Amino acid sequence: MLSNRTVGRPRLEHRRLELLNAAANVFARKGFDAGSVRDIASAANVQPSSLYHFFGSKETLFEEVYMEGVRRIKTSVETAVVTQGRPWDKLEAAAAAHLTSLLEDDFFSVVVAETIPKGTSELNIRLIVHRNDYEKMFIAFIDRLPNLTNDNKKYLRFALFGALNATVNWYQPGKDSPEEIARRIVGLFRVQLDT
Amino acid sequence: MLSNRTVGRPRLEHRRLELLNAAANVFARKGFDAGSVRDIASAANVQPSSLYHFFGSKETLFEEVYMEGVRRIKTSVETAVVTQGRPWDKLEAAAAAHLTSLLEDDFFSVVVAETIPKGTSELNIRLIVHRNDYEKMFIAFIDRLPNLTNDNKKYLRFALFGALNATVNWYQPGKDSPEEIARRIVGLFRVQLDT
DNA sequence: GAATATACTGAACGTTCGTTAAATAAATTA
DNA sequence: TAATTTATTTAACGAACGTTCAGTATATTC
Repeated sequence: MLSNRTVGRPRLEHRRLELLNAAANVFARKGFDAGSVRDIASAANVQPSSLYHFFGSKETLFEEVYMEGVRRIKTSVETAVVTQGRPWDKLEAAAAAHLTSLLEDDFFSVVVAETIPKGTSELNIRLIVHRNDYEKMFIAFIDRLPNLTNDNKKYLRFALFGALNATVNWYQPGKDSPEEIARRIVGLFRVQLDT
Repeated sequence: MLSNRTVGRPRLEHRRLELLNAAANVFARKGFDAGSVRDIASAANVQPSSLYHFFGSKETLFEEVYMEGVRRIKTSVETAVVTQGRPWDKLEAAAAAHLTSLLEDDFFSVVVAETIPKGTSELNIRLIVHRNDYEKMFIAFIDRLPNLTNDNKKYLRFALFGALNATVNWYQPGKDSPEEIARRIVGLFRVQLDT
């Protein structure tokens, strides 16, 4: 039987990323439990068993998607904040980058935002480590804000994260942009008399 | 005939509520997809098939849990706000009641808070209706706050709901109480917007 | 060009899933 | 108490699940 896929077979890393993209897409839409291995394989035009050539299990596949999501959103935020000097501007830029990753077709970031790992399963414990790695960045930004008690900083962080990640539930493309949303949300908290 | 059935109903309702409790418990811990019918039956010390004597399907069972959750949290909030007069105090009392339902062993409310329905499946469309019914109350409270633009009201609502519902991810019993958390979170906005 | 390593398929495995149907126990009504 | 309705179990169904594995192409190496 002749195959139509004889030429130009992609390289390993490229192929991995293709499959990882399909997985991110499915997991972002359906979550870990409802997103099946067969869904992912079908989205990548591949047999379910093929995934196991690259990934050890559904869990490790999900973890890789999660890690890639953290990596992307982290990079995006790091890049955004360097152009800002004042602490509140830095925080707003970070929030804008966070939302842009989240709301504009980056399935990896959506998985990170929508999957809040809890419990003591081995997978979730590993996911929590990845997530904390990202949240540390925000903690640092908030810590530099002037005139706030430690308690206020803690609550600001929890409230801000909650508000930002909840945008996936009501964001509508074409209306307010991620940057505008970030500006409005951070503005709700922003103290007027800083610097 | 009709009177006969009416006599049998209280027992029926009582049993229904027991099974509904088991379902709420499981759905709150595992979510709709990962919480299986067998999990629920086992939590209620009953065979899986018994559930189908009272509920048509897993979906309608979930919907009933969701509706009961909305009913409870709504009642709790309605009761809390009547003791307050000033708009910001009303909002804070509503937030406190919301968090108390959410964080203190009411599995029904947890299901409501953690399940944000989206998509166009028939079930999710029905869930959205129930949820909107609840959120309308908060919209009314926020609408009465003085000196806010309509845009600010909209963003305040989204941000506040996001911040409140995210507490399930970090709340630790024994530390700050739901009332205290509500006071602090509403306070973050209040200090900015309350002139 | 033969040997080897890589990419992928096809078929099946054991489990779990939601759900149904028939049989039976318990409660209620007549 | 007999008849009937309600509650629950036992057993199984087909479908979907994650995963495995032997086999088959394709690409790379010698």
